[in-house]
Amino acid sequence: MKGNSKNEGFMMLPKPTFERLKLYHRLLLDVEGEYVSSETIAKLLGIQPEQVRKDLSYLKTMGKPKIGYKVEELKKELDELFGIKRKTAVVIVGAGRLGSALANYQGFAKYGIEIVAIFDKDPEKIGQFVSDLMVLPLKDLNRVVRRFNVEIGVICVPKESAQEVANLLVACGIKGIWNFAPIELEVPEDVLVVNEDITQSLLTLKHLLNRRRNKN
Amino acid sequence: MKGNSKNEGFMMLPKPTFERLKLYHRLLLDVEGEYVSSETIAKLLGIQPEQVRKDLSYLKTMGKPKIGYKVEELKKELDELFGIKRKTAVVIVGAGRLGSALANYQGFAKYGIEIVAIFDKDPEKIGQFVSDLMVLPLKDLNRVVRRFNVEIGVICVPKESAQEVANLLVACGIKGIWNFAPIELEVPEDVLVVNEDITQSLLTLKHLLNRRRNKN
DNA sequence: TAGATTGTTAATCGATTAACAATC
DNA sequence: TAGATTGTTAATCGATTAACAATC
Repeated sequence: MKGNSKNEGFMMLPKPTFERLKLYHRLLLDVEGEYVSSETIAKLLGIQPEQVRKDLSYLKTMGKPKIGYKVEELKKELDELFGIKRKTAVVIVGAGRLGSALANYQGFAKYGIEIVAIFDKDPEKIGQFVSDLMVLPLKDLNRVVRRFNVEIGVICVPKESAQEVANLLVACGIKGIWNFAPIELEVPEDVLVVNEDITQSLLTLKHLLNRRRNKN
Repeated sequence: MKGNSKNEGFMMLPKPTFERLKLYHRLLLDVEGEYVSSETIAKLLGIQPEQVRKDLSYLKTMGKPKIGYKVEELKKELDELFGIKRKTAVVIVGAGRLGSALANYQGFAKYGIEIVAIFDKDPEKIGQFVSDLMVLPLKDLNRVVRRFNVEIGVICVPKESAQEVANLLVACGIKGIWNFAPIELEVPEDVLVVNEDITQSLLTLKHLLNRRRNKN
C-alpha cells in the first residue's frame, strides 16, 4: 500500500519530511526539463537521494525508474499540499519599517496571499499610506476581519505589545498568526503560530562563526 | 563526567538541542526572579521539563535541586555560547526595501552585530542614504570587507542575482552569509549560509490552515 | 536486453522520554 | 527531616540510511 495512515484525507507527514518538502517545492521552481531525479534534487540540497525518495514516497506522485519524477506533477501536488492556489486574506498589524516592508513585498501573490489591510495604534501613522493601503486604527480590526474573511494576522509590533495584539487577533476569530516579534506567544490550542524571528538566526550565525574562530 | 566529547573546547550539541538553547536564551530575557526551574521554562515553550534539563546538562551551568537554574549564570553562559558579546562587522548587499529595513533595524546592536556598509548595483541608488550609511557600489566591496574586517554578508537581492552576490562575498573572504533570497546558494564547504526565507514560512502557514479546513 | 533509478523493507542511528537516585 | 527538583542512565520512539527487488 502507498503512503501511511491518513487523517481525514491528509497524510501524517513526519515534521522533517514536511520541512524538506518545502525545500523541494522551492527548488522545483528553478528546475529545467520535464523530469527530475532524486539524485539531482539531493545534490542541490546537499542531502541523500534515499532521503528524497523516502520523502516523495509520502506523496501520490510516483517516479519512473530510470527517468525520475515528472516536474509538473510534483509541483502540482506540492502546490496542493501547501494550498497555495487558494486565496488567503491577511492583515498586518504594525506599520513600522518591517510591517511596511511586508506590505510592499510583491512575492506574496504567488502564494495566494492577499494583504487586505494594515493597522497601527499610533495616531500619527493612521491615515498614511503604505503601498496602496491606508493605515487603519485597531478599532477597525474586527470589522475588517469579518468583511474580508481574514485568516492570517501578521504581527509586526515591538515585543512588548505582541501578546496584546495576538489577543486581539484571536478575539476576532483569526486562527493563523505569523509572528515577527521575538517572543513566544500564548494562544488557544486551535490557533497556530508561525514564528519568524531573525534574532534567532543571528544566534546561529554568531555561534558558528565563534566556533570556527575557536577551532582555528 | 559532565557533558560529552568536546571538539577543541566546544561541545558537540545535538542540532535540536542547539535550536532549543536559542529559545531558552530568548526566553531568559523576560524571566523575572533569580532562579528559574526546568518546569517553568518547559511550560513557557510547550515542551517537557525533562527535555529542558537534558538540554541544559550540556552546559557548564548546574541547577540546584529544589531551586532551579540561576538566571544570570545561564544567560551568561548562553551569551558566550552564541558569542553575542563579540563584535561582528556585517555588510548588506541590496538596498531595496528589505535591505533598507535591515539597515534600519535597531535590534542588532544587542547581538554584537555592526552594519558597516550597504551596497547596491543600481547607479540610481548609489550615493543615497539608508539609515546613516551611504549606498556604495559593489566595486568597493572588497576594500570595505578588508578595512572593517567584515565577517558576515547579508544578501538582500532578488533571487536571480543571489548566487552572483554570494560568489562576490566568498571571493572577498567572507565566511558567513545570511541569505534572504529564496534560493539554495552554492558555496565552498568552509562558508556557512543561514537562510531566512519567509516564503518557506508561508508554506507552513498555508498548509496548516488548509489542513484544518479539510478536517472541519 | 542491460543499466539506471525507483519504492520499500530492514538495520542503524540519534533524540526524546521515563525512571529514579542524588541532593539542596 | 520531608519534599521538590536536579542530573543521568536506560528504555522507547522516530527518523535516516542501507540494501535490494521491481521495473522502465
